[in-house]
Amino acid sequence: MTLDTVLKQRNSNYHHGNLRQTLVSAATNMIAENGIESLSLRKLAEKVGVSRTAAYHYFQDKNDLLCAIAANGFRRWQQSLDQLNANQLPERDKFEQYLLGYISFATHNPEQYELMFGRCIWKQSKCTPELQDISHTTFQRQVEMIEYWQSIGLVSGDSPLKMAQVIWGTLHGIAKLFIDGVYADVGRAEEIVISALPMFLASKV
Amino acid sequence: MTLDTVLKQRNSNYHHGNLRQTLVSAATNMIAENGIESLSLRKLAEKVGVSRTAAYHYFQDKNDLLCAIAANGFRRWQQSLDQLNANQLPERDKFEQYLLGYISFATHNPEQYELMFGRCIWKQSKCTPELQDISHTTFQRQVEMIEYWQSIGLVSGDSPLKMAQVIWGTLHGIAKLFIDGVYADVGRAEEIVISALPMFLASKV
DNA sequence: CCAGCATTTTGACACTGTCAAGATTGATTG
DNA sequence: CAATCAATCTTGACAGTGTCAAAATGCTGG
Repeated sequence: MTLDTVLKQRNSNYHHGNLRQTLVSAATNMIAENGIESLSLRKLAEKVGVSRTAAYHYFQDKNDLLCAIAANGFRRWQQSLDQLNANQLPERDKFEQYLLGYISFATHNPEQYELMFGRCIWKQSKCTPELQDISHTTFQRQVEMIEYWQSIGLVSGDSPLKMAQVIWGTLHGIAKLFIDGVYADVGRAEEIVISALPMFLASKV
Repeated sequence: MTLDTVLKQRNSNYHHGNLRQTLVSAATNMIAENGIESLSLRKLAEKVGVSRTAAYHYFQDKNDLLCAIAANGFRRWQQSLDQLNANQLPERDKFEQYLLGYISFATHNPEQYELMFGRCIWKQSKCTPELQDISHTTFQRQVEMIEYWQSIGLVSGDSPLKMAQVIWGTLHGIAKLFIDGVYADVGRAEEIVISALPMFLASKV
């Protein structure tokens, strides 16, 4: 692709070049700024400078677009996990960083987080195969991490799977109570997670 | 109010008699059956047999109506708490019943629960004074219960308030993961809560 | 019996998602 | 080089939504 074609594509709206990606990232921004509810395909199209139904060539549905945003969220979260596992920390600190990282990710990207784990997509299984895939492997990976921490005696509990579900539930619950504004002061989220930490540990050190 | 007037009111749509209450309960049913998203004021009006804008005489907004439904939810949940506290159980069993009761309430009334603790109302503080009131006293009451359980050495943790927040977070998170369909098998919810129980207890008995 | 009031309706508007049919463009092939 | 084709985008249209302003309706106190 030469420079000319790029410039040409920038002037003409036909054959935008990478409209799909543009739509996803513009939608992600709009959602981050004004919430999921405020996203309409028409406003999105206007922002991107394209007609109202242009998106339908790349997405079957509005829901399909939301799934793509959620899938991106899972990719970003997986990168955070990669980064965490690359560190050479003691396992106890890694576990703590995992808890804090989860809350941090959720509270810093509340709308994307809502899409990833919220009713909007999962309810009634309006869930894209792509999203189904990446979310499933992410879940699996988190379970494995916690199973490992349990196998080395760091984390307590009888059933590894159930313990993973409880820990995730706790993180998810605290995150959502803050995100949705039930707990007002988001700055206190870390504090609360830290006070939950000893509950999960086998020996309260 | 005589029987005649009641019957008269049933025939004519003018001066329905208790339209406000009728609207709330019909809306509650519709939500329970088909989800919050599926509730439209127009369908609701049709179901009740009244014109599309009749509701605006009793509710400022659609949001206002949703707040009323949520407030009813809090009243029902408070009744559950009353019932629990009326029991003459050992405190440990009361605590267990509290945890199980919370999950049971949430999973059996998922849509109302979503209204009570979800973004729909709390975000951007579109929250009715009435709802603000009753929810606040409910929160307070739960905190007091947990503070008490902590004061008698049943529940662990340093800061009572933070412990209450963690416990609530755990319950809320597990409930939401099931309600929103991330955890598929709702029947397993109790099981998971039971496996979380020892985490909260000061002595693992 | 009628005036006034609470209650309900009608009409209208802007906004939404989505479908079907047409217009535009770049690439490909004869 | 030109004609065709497929990919891409646009226009027109429809049903559905929340909500406002103005009108209509029925009840009740004077």
